[in-house]
This record gives sequence, structure tokens and C-alpha cells, in this order.
Amino acid sequence: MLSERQRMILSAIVDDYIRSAEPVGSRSISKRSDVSFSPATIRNDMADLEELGLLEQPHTSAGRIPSIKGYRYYVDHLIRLGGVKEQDVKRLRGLVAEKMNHWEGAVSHAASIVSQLTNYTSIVLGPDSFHTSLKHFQLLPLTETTAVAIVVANTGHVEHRTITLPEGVSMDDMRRIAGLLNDKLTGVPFYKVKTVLYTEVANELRSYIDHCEHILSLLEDTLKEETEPKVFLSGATNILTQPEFKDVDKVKGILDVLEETPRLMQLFQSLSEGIQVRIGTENGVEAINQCSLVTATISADGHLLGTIGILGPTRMEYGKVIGLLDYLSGDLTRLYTRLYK
Amino acid sequence: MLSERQRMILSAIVDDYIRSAEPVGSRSISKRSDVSFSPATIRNDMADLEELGLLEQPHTSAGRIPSIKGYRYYVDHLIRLGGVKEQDVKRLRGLVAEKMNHWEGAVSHAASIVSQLTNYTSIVLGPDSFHTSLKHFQLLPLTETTAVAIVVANTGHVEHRTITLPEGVSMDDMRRIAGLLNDKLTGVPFYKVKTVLYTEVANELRSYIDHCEHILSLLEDTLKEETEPKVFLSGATNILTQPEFKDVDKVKGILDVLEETPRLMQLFQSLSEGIQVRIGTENGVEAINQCSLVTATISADGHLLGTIGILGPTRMEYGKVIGLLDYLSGDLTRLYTRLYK
DNA sequence: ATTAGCACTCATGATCGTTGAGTGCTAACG
DNA sequence: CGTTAGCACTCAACGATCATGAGTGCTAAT
Repeated sequence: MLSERQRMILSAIVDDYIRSAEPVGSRSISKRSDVSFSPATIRNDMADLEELGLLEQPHTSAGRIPSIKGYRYYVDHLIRLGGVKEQDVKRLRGLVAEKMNHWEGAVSHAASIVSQLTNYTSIVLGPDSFHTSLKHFQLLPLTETTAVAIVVANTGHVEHRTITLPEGVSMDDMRRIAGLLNDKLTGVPFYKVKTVLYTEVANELRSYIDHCEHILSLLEDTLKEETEPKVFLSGATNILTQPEFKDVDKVKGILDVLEETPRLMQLFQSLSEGIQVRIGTENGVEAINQCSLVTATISADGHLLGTIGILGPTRMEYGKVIGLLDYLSGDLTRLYTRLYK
Repeated sequence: MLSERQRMILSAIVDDYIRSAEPVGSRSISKRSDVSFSPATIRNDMADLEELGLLEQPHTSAGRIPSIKGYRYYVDHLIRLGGVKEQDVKRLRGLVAEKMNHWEGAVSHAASIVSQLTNYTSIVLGPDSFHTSLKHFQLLPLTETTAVAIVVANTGHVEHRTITLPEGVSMDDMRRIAGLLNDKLTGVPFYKVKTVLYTEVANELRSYIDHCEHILSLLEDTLKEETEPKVFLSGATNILTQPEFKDVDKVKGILDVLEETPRLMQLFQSLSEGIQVRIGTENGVEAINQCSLVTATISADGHLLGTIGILGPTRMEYGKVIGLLDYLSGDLTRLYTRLYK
């Protein structure tokens, strides 16, 4: 249980440190216009807060900085959400409208604007396979033995890949197979596709083609790509402007995670709906122990349509970021329902 | 006109500096087993080479480092191309085969392996619009008023986008339009598409639809994306391991260029066929004056199918990189002809 | 409970030799 | 004349020393 004054002091320290990136001393707090305590009083409270694990001291003769636990308390209890500036609203509106006819494009574009507005890195995940189903499957012949397979999802997302026909399978065979797939798989969520493929589809297929195992695994491969959600990055270099990351080695670790999609996805595991904040070690990924991630899910009537994450230093402007994401996720949900319903 | 000894010294300095990133002194050269001159002799030649602008001195009491001009001479006259190691060949072979059924995937994947092998950054440009033509255009209805437009290129590349039907245009109208487009545009190179669209297609269209300007610009937008070649990046963070880029500010400038596609494309302007080396300021882009770019085009019978670029410090292992790209471009050309011919 | 006073700590930054790698020049050598 | 030994000179890098000052914890007075 913190006293009112302690809460105020913690809040002041977090705010100051977010702004300056430098340890905050008792004197600088007592000089604030809304504070009427002497530095000594504040020092006592600061010592208490440190004992509670909410503050840390880089070294004896420096000011205090918030600990992970301190940030957590701040985010949970003290934060004041930033409103979204009129001009920013306009910027988001205008530019999203521009890309309106391409859902994933719109989302990732919006995120890239947020990244510019905040000077942090934005990460966008497309719809996941639990909420996406197959809408259409099509084959377009390219040459005698090659064709483009096109997979369209109910979200409007399209995935494609060039396939080479196996020996002894004609383009006509493939056309029939494509028809079969549309019959059997339309409307099936992608996470179930593999199962259906090897049961229903396989049965039919055996009736008129031998050695269909090869074809099945080819189809599975083709459809598999859709299962993995797409990832978009923007403003990855923004971390470089943060003073705490002026050391190249620290930055390398972070950028490496961003560059490798699988490691990046790890960050987004076990997220629940709405807006979530993960501070420092809470992320559970070694390399970004010094970063915080704010995520917002975008969904319309039960469908998870995407996730937007903002990655910055633990010393992040939480209020501003949460405010922006809150606004944005609402706006994008509205956009989606208008477009696709 | 350089003497044989001067050429040897220049070569030795470049090689040493590439390896160590530190100024090379006369003593260290004279100690090489294949050298039989005294440091003093070497110093004299070094002074000459400096006067010719091939070498530079960071400060009076340091060794020499190659200048841009020095690297240029090295690349043009002294370089020994690196062979490709057996294990690297296997790696490239195996992994390219894996992605074989997806041309751009294969190229970008190969490039990412090169980036790992060299520890530099690889940049891949897809086929450009001069050598790509429309293969097929298709519309798939999503809802009452929206549809996915799919554009397939002769390279097997697929581009898509969700469009919203304009007021007063039915899905049936759109279907007829799609048929028309396939009639008129199949086989047309993308850089001509706009022209054909506004002449031939527009004429037909006017005969049965009013106010078709809106539709035309919608179609143009849809087809335009294909015009811009796709860009793939890999190993962007590798620069961070180079000692000359341990300063965050320098790195920031470079990574910023990599992150913005248009600025990145600028680097690839006015490239000719085959392998090209651009050293430091030769790139003509301020931010990467300290980097070199080695590019290789991949083409089969007149079609430019892609460009692979390797970006590293001016102190780059030119021999190794050129050797790898040379091998790779040949291999990919073979792969392409096997797949699509 | 708050605060003034004070001794104490310690990162930061300036100053100042020391060191050593590397140079340019001159004079001797073959 | 080309090559080399010898030598004085330069200058970045490093470490030691010291002053500075921001900030603390503790004690005693209010």
C-alpha cells in the first residue's frame, strides 16, 4: 500500500525518466510546481519505494530510475492515457483511407504511421489461421508442366506459389483436383485444412489417381503458407535514436530478433484480446529484456483480424502509445466492418 | 603506371586492411613470407601510391588504408576471385531446391544464404516491369460489393488487392470487364499496360458502361503495383558487426536507407548486365558513402529476372563476394530455364 | 512527520605524462 | 640509381591523478 505522496513521487520519477533517460534526483522533483515537500522528505519516500522494489539506483550517488516492477505499477495504477492529437487523427484517417482496398496493407500502413508518431518500432501480425478460412483455390497454367496455385482467404488475403506438376499428372488432372478442393475445402478454417485434406480429399482422389501421396503433400505445402500469419515491420531503426541503445551490441541483439520472423512471433504468443503491456523481462525473450511491447488486437465479431505491437525501450511513453493503439484498433475495426460486411 | 612491386604492395595493403580493419604499416608488409624488401623501400612506394591517390593516411603516424580509388584499382586489376567452397555450394543447392517452386522465393532465399556466408547484407530486386508481362487477370467476389483482383505475371508472380465496386456497377459488369482485360491485356508488358488500358480497353468499355473513368483508374491502380519490382532484404543487421560501424549514428543512416524501399531502389538505378561493383561514393547516395555494393543481374534469354546486391563496408571481401554472385547468378539462370521453359 | 545540515560517495571529465607504432628524411651501400 | 639502415619526429591511445558536483543517507532540530 503506497501513500498518496509515494504514488505521486513514483509517477513523477517515471515521467521524468521517460522524458530525460537520466536518473531522477530528489531535488529535481521537489522543484516541480505541484510539489511542496523538501528533498529530504522525498528521499525518505524514495528509499521506501526502493525497498519495495519499485525503484533502482544505478550507483550510490545517482538518482533513482524505475524498476520493471515500478513501470508495472505505473502502467497499472498511475498512468494517464494520452489523447490523440487532432493532426494525428487526420494523418491516420487520410492515409488509411488511401490504402483502404487492401486490408493488410491498411493495417500495416496504419502501424507504420504510429511508428512515426511515436518514434518506436511497430510490428503487425496478420490474421491467424484459427480465424481464417479458405475462400477459393485456383490453378493457372504457366507452361506445360508448371502452374501458379492461388489461395484466397476469406479475409481477402491471397497467397500464391508456383508448382511443378509431378510426373504422370496432366494439367487436366490438376484442374479436376482444383475443382475437388474447392468443393471440399471452401469455408474450412486453415488450421483444419491439413486434416480434411488427408481424409475427405484423399479418399476421393484415390478413386481416380494412383500415387496421390505426392500430390497431397504438394497441396499441403501450398496451403501451409497461409497458415503462418504475415508479419510487417516498420520503424525498426527507431531504437537507434534512443540514448540507452547507443551501444551497438545491445542494438544488434534486438534487431536480430526483429529480422527473424519466428523469433518475432514468439513475442506475440499467448496474448489475450485488447491492449496489453509487457515490460522488459515480462516479454520472456532474452534479447529484448530492455524493451517493452504494447500490443492491441483488432477484431470484429469474434474474428481476430490482426495484432499491432509497438516495441520501444522500457522507458516508453506508455500513455501516448496506449492512447494511440486504443484509438487505432477501434478505427480499424470500424473500417473492416464497413468494407467487408 | 604502377610498377610490379607497387601493385604487389597495394594488393597487400588492401588484403590486410580487409582482414583487420586497421591501417597497414610498412613493417607488417615486409614481414610477409612472399616479400623480400625492407620496410624503407616499401615506405617509398607507399608514399608514391599515396601521391597517386590510391592510399590514404588517417594521421601522420599511422599506417595506410586504401582510398576509394585504391579499392577501384584493386577490383579492376589486382583481385583474385574467390572460389566457392564445396560446402557452400551444397548449402545453396539444397536450400534453393527446397524453395524451387516459387521463383522470387528462391532468389531471395539464395540471397539470404549469401548474406549469411559473407556476413554482409543482401538485397534482391524482383523482375522489373520492362521484362514482365500480364499473364492473367481475375476477379473473385468476396461480398456483395467487394472482390479480390488477382494479377498474374508471366514470371509466375502474383499480385492481389481487394477492391470495392463503384456505385452502379454490378459484379456481373465486373466479370465482363475482367474478360475484356484478359482479351486485351494478356501478354502486354506491364510498362505498356497503362497506355493500352486508356486506349483500347477504354473504347470498348465506353460502349456499354457510362462513367467508366472511375473504373479505369481503379484498374490502373490495381495493375500499378506489379510495375514496381519487389524488394527483399536479408542480413540487414550484419553491418553492425563491422568495426567501422560501431558508431550508432553512422549505422542509423545506412539502415534508414535499407528500410525505405524508394531510397533503396535508387541504389540500383542505371545498372548494366552482369556483375558490377560500386565502391563508396560511387554509389551516389550520401548515407552509404562508406559502403560498397556488388550487384549481379540474373537473366535468361533477354529477360531480366532479378538483381542480387550485396552491401558491405568499402572494406569488403570483394573476391569472395564476386565469386559467390558469379556462381549464383549462373545457377539461378539454369534453375529458371529448367523450371519455366 | 518534516526538514535543514552535513559528511560521504562516486561517475564524469579534464589534464598530463608515457608508450609505441609508424612515418619521412638522410646518408651509406652495392 | 635503386635499396636499405639509422634516426629524429609525430601523434593516437592509454593510464594515472585530481577536481567537480550531483545526489545520497543519517542525525538532530523544528
